[in-house]
Amino acid sequence: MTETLVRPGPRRRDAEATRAAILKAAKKQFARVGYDCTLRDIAGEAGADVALVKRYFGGKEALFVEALKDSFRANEQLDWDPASFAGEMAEMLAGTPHADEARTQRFQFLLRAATSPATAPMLNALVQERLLVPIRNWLGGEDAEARARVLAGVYIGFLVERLIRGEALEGREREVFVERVTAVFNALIAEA
Amino acid sequence: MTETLVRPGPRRRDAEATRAAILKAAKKQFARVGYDCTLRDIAGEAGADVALVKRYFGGKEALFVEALKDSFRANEQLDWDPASFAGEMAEMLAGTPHADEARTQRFQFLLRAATSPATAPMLNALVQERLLVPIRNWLGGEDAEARARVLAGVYIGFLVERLIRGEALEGREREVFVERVTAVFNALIAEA
DNA sequence: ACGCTATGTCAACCGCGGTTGACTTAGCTT
DNA sequence: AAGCTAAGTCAACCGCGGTTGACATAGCGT
Repeated sequence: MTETLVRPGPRRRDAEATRAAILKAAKKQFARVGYDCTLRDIAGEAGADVALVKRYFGGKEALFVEALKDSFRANEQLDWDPASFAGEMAEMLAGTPHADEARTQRFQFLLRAATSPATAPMLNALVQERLLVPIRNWLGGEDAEARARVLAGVYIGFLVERLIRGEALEGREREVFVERVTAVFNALIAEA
Repeated sequence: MTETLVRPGPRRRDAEATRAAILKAAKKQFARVGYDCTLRDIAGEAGADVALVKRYFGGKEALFVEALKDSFRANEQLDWDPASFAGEMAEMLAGTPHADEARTQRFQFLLRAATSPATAPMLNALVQERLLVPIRNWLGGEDAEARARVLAGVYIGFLVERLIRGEALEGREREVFVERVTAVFNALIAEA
């Protein structure tokens, strides 16, 4: 945090830092609110001026694409453990949405993008590259293509369900939910 | 010019018919485009004036709620055949989205509503009443509550996947997809 | 120290779209 | 036929929000 000792604190004019701040805020807002969020909100959260969005990214749409790409850059190779994947996922899905959780944010972002007519067109290629291909590689084996599609669909569906549900499940309902979801995921991971 | 008939055909001023036309167009547009669609578009498609939306519904938000309720009115009791449900669904999901297909339209509507921050709040109760309860009753048996949640989530997920995918699957990929999806649905329908 | 340029600020601009109210007219009543 | 009311039309209003360009200034090179 305090690594700028010799230098006179963080430069108050740092294009790169500002750009990064805007991008970060954009990822957060696009994930939380969707494409309808305002540039003024994004800029405000980044502590920057609206006009800089235009300067650094060209416009709202370009910022969105950039944010989307950046959001899924970390997703290129999956590091999930096949043995525990299903259970962890189910537990996560049974709970409440955490906006700060990186993975959730990424996929909410994807979801917003997919369901917004303004952004859906720019998505197809990216989904292929950043979601289906990694899942396919992670799955491996026969017919990984189609199996990846099914897995991705199920995954997205549970995210939507949680989005609609809003609150965490409890008691026996939670147990049953986790158990069933785990079973679904495990069945989909299995090769045949 | 030459329509001096005795009966002037359908009344040119029919509040009820106009209202119905607007509602129908609204359901279509909200499902296809989402909440961002314009009232001018809706009114245009209905052959009515924008101002009539205000007169008959009060405003855009009220129209949306009305359209959403109306859209799911027909969904209160499900009549799917448990034996063929999974397979039919999987076949449908492997194909392309048809905007005119009633069931698809309803769920796209739901999806748009769920993922739009402007409308998500008005959705929770409706989903309970018009989606989860019917599915739960249809499923029956032990823990129908939690199982309905899982089924609904998976269902929605596949609809999103198809939305993103855009085009129909073919060949072996389609076969595998259909087979896996069918298996998932059947597993979720089964009581234990 | 002086200026140059990249960085950041500010205030408009402009179209879009929901809303509003005044106006026109069809269709019924008397 | 005259008039009244509901149904429909029209044009303007207004805020929102993305965009734009003019302006201010920090920080570096000379």
